[in-house]
Amino acid sequence: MVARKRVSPPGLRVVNLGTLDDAIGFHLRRAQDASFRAFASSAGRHDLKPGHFAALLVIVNNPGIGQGALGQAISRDKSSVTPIIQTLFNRGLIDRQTSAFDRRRIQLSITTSGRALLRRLVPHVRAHDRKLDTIAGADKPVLLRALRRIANEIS
Amino acid sequence: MVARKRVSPPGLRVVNLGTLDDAIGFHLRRAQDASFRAFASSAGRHDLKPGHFAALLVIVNNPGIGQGALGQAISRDKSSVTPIIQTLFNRGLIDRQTSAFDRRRIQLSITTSGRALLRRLVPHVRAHDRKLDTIAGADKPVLLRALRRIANEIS
DNA sequence: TATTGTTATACTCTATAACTATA
DNA sequence: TATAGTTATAGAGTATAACAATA
Repeated sequence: MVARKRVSPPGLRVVNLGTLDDAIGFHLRRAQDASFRAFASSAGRHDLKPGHFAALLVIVNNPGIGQGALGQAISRDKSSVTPIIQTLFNRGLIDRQTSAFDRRRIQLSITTSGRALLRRLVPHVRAHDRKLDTIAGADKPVLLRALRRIANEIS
Repeated sequence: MVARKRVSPPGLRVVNLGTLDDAIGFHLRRAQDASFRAFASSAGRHDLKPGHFAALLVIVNNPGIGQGALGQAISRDKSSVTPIIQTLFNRGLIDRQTSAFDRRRIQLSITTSGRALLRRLVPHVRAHDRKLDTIAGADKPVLLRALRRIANEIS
C-alpha cells in the first residue's frame, strides 16, 4: 500500500489556530495585510503607494502643513516623512515653501499636477474603499470606532 | 509684534484628514501598527516577536504541521517561514522531523523548552490581548467578524 | 537650548526566483 | 513534472542618531 498525496500527516487539512483565532492583534495584521495588497494592486499600479497617497491626501486637506505635523497625522517619524516628501516633490505633485514666520518650517501644498493625479486616482481608491465598505457592511461604524480606539489608546 | 511659537501657520493645530478619516484601510494600518508596537514592547521584550510567537502557537496547536501549511495559516510565503523556523529551532523551541510518509516534508512540533517559553510568555500575551479586548469592549465580536471578512474576502 | 527637517545608516519583514531533494 | 523546503537576493518601510539651520 502506497502512501498517497495528502494522506501522510493524519488530519491536518484544517489548521487549528487555537487562541490565536480569538486574538484581535492577529486578525488585525491579516486584515491590514490583505487590504494593503489589494490597494497596492489597484491604485498602487497607478504610481502611488498607500503611504504616498495618504501623505498627499493630508497635504491637500491641510495646505501649508509641515512635515512634523504630517508625520503625526500618518503616525510616522519625521525621518520617514522626508523621503515621501522628496518623492512627491520630485514628481511635481507638491510644492515646498519656506514659512515666512519660521524659516525652519517648510509649508507643503499640492500642485495642479498633484490635484490631477489625485483626481485620476480617486476612482481606484474609491473602488478599494467601497470594497472594504461592502465587506464591512453595517459593521463599519463599529469597526472604525474600534480601530480608532485601538490606535489611540493602546500603550 | 513678533511671530510667536505656533502662530505661524494659521489654524493648523488639528490636522484635517479629509476622506482619509473615513477610510477603513487607513485606520486598519494605524491600529495594526499601534498594536504591533505594544506587543513588541511587552511580550517582545521577552525574546519572541509577534511573527515568531504566532508561528509557535500554530505549531503547538497543530503538531506535525509542515512549513507550507504553517505559512498559509499565518499568511506568509514558505520562503518567509524558513527563517522563522530556523530561529525557533536554533533556540530549541521546536523540533523538526522528516515525515516517514513523504521525506520532503518536515513535521514541526514544540519542544519542552518551547512549551516553557510559551508558558512564561502567556501572561504578557494575555495582558496584551486583554488590553485590546478592553479597548474593543462590546465591539469585539463585530470587530473580529469584520477583520476576518476583510482578510478573507478582499481581492 | 529647543525645534524643523535632512542625512547616514541599519534593521525588520517580506517576496521572487532558482535550487535540491524528493515524489 | 510537481511539491516541500532552502538559499540568494532585493526591495519596501521604518526608525535612531547625529547634524545644519533657525528659533
